[in-house]
Amino acid sequence: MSKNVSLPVVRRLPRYYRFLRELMENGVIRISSGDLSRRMGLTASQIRQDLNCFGGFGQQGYGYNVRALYEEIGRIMGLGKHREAILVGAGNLGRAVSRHMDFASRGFALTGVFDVNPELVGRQIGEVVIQDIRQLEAFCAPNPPAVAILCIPKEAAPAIVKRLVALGVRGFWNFSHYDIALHYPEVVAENVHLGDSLSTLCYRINELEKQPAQPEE
Amino acid sequence: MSKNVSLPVVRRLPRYYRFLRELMENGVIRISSGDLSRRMGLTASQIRQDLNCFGGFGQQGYGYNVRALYEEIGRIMGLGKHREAILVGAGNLGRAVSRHMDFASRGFALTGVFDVNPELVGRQIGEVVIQDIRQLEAFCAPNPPAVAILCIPKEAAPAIVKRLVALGVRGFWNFSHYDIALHYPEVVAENVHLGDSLSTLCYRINELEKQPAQPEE
DNA sequence: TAGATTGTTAATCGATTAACAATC
DNA sequence: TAGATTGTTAATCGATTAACAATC
Repeated sequence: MSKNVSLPVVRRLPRYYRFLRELMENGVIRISSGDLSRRMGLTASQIRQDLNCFGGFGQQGYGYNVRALYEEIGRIMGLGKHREAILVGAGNLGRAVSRHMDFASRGFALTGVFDVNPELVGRQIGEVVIQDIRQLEAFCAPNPPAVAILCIPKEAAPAIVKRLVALGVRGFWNFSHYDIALHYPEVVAENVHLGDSLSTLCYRINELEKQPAQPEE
Repeated sequence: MSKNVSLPVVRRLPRYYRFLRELMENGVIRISSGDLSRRMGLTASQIRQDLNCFGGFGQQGYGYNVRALYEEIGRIMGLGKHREAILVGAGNLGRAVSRHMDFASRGFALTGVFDVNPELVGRQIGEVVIQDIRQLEAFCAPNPPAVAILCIPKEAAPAIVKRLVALGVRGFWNFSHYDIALHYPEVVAENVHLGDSLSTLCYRINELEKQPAQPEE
């Protein structure tokens, strides 16, 4: 059905999913692309185009069934699968992310955590015990995880990524500033570059303040 | 000089900044758009177009002076300014983000942290003591921060954002799933939607695995 | 049936890439 | 001067929006 859907469309799917879930929780049974577009700040055209990348889920004259569409999008994203994920780097950020994130509802299960710091090794994050990074191969080789979450410094990243790719890991949730896609075009990397995001905010706040306080409307 | 540069260009600035910094640290004095494009996985055209949104920083036949360009981009992003930022929500994620992030090098200084949880109030994050969220107005009114970092649950967000906007806060680093831009088009919101990012990775990993293991090249 | 709303094709818009004259 | 590389204009590409026939 989906023959290489463009990344902008894919990145909108989680947002559709969230809005549909909320509608569902509020007991809304059906919704038209026009109504949804007003709620989400998109055009109705875009919503229909986006959804039709994956199939015709609506019905003329009626709109979309909220629950059916919600479930369809969940299936499209593959959230039901629970692939294995490991965390590399159990510092502040790594621990917070893995405690904060509900992996199960996003298609993953956290099965291993690794760090270089001997003070962290042996401690627990949720159900999982932090292992020494030297155990990485022993743990992963028999059963390589689908993705690795990288919460490690930039300098440590090249060697770790190399080891993980060699082990067969093909997906990265990358919080480091190492450019995985550049060096390994065959893998998938989702970057969360917090520093870049904050820098962008800095720029945009500056721009906003340059404007002489836009009058309302 | 810059008359409303497009967001895609702005979002590339932090990446240029990082690459230039690294070149600088490696003692590289000058670089051409062609050379930089190969290192960054962009086209030389795009680099020149991007930079020329802000001014002509290069020199024909020579290229760009690495240090000068680095500093120029820092100025463009406004990283030297150290505007005040507060954190709302000092849970796992909020604490990790504020400990992990070097605010000073991204144009901000963290001056206040707030939470509802009385067990957290009084504890410290770095130099800053966590205050009760009820102190928000008392703290902000005399001297409203430029931005607020939101690490709070979706349900808490509408009320908090309303209070912050009323106080004059015009920028948000938004880790919550509340859609600020939709409700307050006059403010700037940078979203970090970790859940959406992980869901996107889930989709992309699925797509990758559907492919019958692309041969090298 | 009439009204509503989809799925889809066509038009528009914006961003990226290519080309090249200007110039260091 | 000759070679290199920019800044900038023009061409291309892709994504968004508009339009509308199909149809529930």
